[in-house]
Amino acid sequence: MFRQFRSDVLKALEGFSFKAESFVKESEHADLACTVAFKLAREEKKRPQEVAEEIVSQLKIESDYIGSVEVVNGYINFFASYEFIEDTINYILDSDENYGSLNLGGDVLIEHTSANPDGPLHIGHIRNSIIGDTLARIFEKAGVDVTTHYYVNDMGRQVALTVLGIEMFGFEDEKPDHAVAKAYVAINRYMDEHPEKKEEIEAKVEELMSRYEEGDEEVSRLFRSVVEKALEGAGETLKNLNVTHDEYVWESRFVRNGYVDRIISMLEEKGLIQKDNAWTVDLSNFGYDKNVVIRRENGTTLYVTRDLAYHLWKNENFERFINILGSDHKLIGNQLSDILKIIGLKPPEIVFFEFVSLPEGSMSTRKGKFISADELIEKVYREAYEIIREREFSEEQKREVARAVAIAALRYDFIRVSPEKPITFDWKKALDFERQTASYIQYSHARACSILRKAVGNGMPYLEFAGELCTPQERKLVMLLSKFSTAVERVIRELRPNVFADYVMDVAIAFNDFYTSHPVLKAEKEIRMHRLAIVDACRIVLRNGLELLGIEPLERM
RNA sequence: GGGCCCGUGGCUUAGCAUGGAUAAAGCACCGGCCUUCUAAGCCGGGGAUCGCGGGUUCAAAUCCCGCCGGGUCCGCCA
Repeated sequence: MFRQFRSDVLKALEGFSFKAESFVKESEHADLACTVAFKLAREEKKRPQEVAEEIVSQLKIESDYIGSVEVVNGYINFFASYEFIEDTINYILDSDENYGSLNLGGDVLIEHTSANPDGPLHIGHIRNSIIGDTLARIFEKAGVDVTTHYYVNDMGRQVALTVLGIEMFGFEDEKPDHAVAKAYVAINRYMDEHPEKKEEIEAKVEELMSRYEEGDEEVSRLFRSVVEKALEGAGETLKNLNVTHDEYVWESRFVRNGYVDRIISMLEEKGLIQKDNAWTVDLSNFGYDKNVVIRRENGTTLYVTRDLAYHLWKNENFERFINILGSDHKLIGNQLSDILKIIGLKPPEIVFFEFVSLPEGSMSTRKGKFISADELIEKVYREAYEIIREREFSEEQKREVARAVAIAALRYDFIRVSPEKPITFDWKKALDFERQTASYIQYSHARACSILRKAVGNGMPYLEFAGELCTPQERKLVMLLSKFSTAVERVIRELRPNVFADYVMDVAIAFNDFYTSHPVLKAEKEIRMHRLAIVDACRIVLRNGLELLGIEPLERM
């Protein structure tokens, strides 16, 4: 709805010598403010206030949604009309679960998580998952046909090492991804402690990798078994976080289906490959110091080669493709994009996020130095359960609520931070529910549900919003509600889902403000109906917003 | 050494894209509010030269240059 208001304001400002779009912005002093007078004042050698007044006197307002316009200190302030806020509430109530949707169309492939199958997901990986999954939900809401992929690095050295690790140290009976990590850590430790064996193991690794790439049956079975175990565990973790993938795409697929050969011949045709011992692509014209190796001396391919093939496939199947990657992939990611551009393919849009590190330093699966997502989930869950232990819920309800609150806290904690900011993980903060902003939002939603439940119980659930009954707080709240799709749009444009987390939070704050100062059930006829409409609209916005964040909107807590 | 990212009250962050009206939240701290729709809440208070220095501009947390501090990458690993 706010998008409509904005476009009406822009339309009213058409026909002047400036591009209204670049001067109209949201403001705390108005619903929309235009700052163009400052710019023009200089050119015309007048005071901004004069210029602004002149513009306003020439304004052609045809929209019913623009209630008033005023000039303050050179700012042109636009205010929405009663009609606008009435339409907003009615539109929200009518659209219900569809409120906030856009109709962008098209399709997008979102590749996220894609952690190496050498152990369980740790708290760095799930930052990736949460950004990717939230983005996927928001694209879906925007009317884009979304497919999500987990790209599985099944041909990597780690898998070969793990195969050897299991051979030497066995496979423990526990959650399979954790068992995989034990074998992987064990063989790495063994190599550190027995440097004399290192060469022998490396030779075996190389042989395993070659045989897997050739499609050797026996080796394939070993690799598959390791990868499937790791993936089985990761999938379970992701499901607990409300994250799902449409497909797990194994990189070996692109070796087997000819895409790797195709991408190599495309590069050859452009004369980009230097065939020394290994094959490399020269990117010195693009500012890279070193060539990118795409084929080893022994004839096997590298991660980047298969990734190029994967992106050839993406080019053939999707309009847009977005990858969520840790910032340590920046160099290789940019190299990949530049190579694709050279051969006339579209590069992926990449969302880089900075590391999640521990107070004592960065994590490493290889060294077994990490906090697994499972452990985090379990501890946060237990903490959440403690808080509701005394409530009058059944045991099953308590578990459900604790789970929903725990996952909400986790997801919100990761998503609220801008991707480019590094995070230092802190147990104390992760488990401190006093500062868990997600449960605050869930709580606001539950409060709204509670009022509506009681209204129905009293037999007077009739809703009738009336713009002229609005207090300033109510007006402010409704204006915020109208901005749902503006927030969705912004996430799509900037690929930064944290701005949406902020939006939902703002709605919750405004709702709680309204809640404590505006009695609903106790109010008289019209006011009661009017406020019930606001409560229901807030309920819808909070519920839809939480769902986009992958958080369960509880009705009681 | 080079590239990229980060640096905002004591702590964690938002705002930076497209410069604009007293820099916004949470935690922590201080003081209030449960016979009234869920106190996982609300209200009030103290606390910030927006890392430092320059520049552009009527106007800079936001743009430009330099510096400092932290992170990260620079493998025939992924």
